[in-house]
Amino acid sequence: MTTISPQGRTELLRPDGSPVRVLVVDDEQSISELLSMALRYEGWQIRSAGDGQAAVQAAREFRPDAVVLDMMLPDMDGLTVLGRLRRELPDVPVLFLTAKDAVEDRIAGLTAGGDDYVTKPFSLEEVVARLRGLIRRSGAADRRSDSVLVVGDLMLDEDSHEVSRGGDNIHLTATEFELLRFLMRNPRRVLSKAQILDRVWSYDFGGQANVVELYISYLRRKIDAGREPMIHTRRGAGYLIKPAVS
Amino acid sequence: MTTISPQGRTELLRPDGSPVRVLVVDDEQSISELLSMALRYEGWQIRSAGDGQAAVQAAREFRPDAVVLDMMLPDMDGLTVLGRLRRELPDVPVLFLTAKDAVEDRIAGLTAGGDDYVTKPFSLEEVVARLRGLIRRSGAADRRSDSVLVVGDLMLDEDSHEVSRGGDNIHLTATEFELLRFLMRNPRRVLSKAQILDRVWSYDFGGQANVVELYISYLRRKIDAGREPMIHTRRGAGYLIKPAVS
DNA sequence: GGCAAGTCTGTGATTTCCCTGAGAAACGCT
DNA sequence: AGCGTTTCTCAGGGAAATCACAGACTTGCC
Repeated sequence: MTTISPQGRTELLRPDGSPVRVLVVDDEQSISELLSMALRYEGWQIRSAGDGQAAVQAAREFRPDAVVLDMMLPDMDGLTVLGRLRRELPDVPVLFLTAKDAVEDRIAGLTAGGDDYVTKPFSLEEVVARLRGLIRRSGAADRRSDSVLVVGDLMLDEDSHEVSRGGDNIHLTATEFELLRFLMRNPRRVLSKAQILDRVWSYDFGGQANVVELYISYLRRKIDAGREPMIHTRRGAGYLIKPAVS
Repeated sequence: MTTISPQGRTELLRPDGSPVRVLVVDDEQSISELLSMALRYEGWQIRSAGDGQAAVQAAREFRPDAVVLDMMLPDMDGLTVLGRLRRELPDVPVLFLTAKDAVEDRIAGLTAGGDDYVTKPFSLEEVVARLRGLIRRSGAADRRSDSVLVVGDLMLDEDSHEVSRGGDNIHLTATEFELLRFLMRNPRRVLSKAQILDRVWSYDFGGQANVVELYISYLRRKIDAGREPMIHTRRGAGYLIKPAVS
């Protein structure tokens, strides 16, 4: 089921109306906390485990609807953990976290069953989006909940990554897409540059804060070019997106 | 839950009707007291801690609904304190205080879970507004409490930063917005120039006191222009805002 | 009416913030 | 390896916001 929260955010719920449950398995505490915070903010119920042992235990007790699994754990090989998790939770989708240079073909085999993976360092928007996709497709949440964000005549499909305004297709790069998704998931709300940086860029990004300005500028060229603008600057506060007609 | 207090101020309460609890963590006593005063005035219950050690202890005992955390503490790194606080209070939102020139990369990742931050020197209005937003969104207070202030036909949305009178949109600068918010949060009450300066301008503002007059004048041009005035001068006392029809 | 204290507002200097072009570096594909 | 694409840095220009100053105006009082 998909409901609109009082803040205007859409959130996933299970068929019985209870919150979605997600198990986070990572040994780096900072990452684990970062993920837990972000996922809780989605309205999900989170349990975290720091090693394979605890993960299996938590899976048994907590019965999550999805698992986020770091493939580099101290006590067991990621594949072993995966195997044991599968025995506990045969139908539950898994989002793997892997190092960027990790051999990707091994992962490719794993995701064949409908699972997915994200490479470290990731952006929170990416993790949240992938998880939403997995949960949606697994049937833990209502399947009819769809993957299209709409603000005015602007549409963004989270599954196909297609974006269009007033019927015209628009090609966006990966970063542009994530930025637009974040804006569209928070329409009519001012988002500060820090918030945007924290959600859309990866957690170890150390660059200049003006990348946000830069990408806002790119988005405007593609989305607002020659039309009523939808992306607005609130000087000293941040940016927001809203339907053109207002 | 949102109730209207006898003074006509709206205040946040927890679902059980008890006051919201906020933990203030700052080592500079002047700042800590300033904040505690302002937050108590909101009707919240405040506990303060001067270092990381005390903060964790207070978190355990006091069980606050939100935390204000200075990132520069004498005994521990701000991030360390944050980690320990998170372990005690996994779902509690945090408002970070940071130096303005502190490179923003230390903030990276911090606001990820829906937390927020304010740079020093801050204005009390800003801190209070951000805290209200955090508490509102965290669900510690009733979620239906919304972000719109209304006085007569004047409306101010704290999320979208939009202001309108009688349906007409009005563009305000950041300072104008904060001033109007302060007035609207205290309708029909005379606010002295000193009070306004203390709440709306940052605590180290050293300028001329007549900035308040100046900004009142700006606001009148935008809000009262050609209409029944809502902003009134009480000579020798201060200013107040009230519905036009009275 | 005349005065003084208090308030309002026009002008312009300064600062802050934002936008964007140009190019370097990293990436991905063949 | 080579080429096109994407991401990001840097820096200049420009616009907006903030504020000081000063003179005009209002109000209350004698």
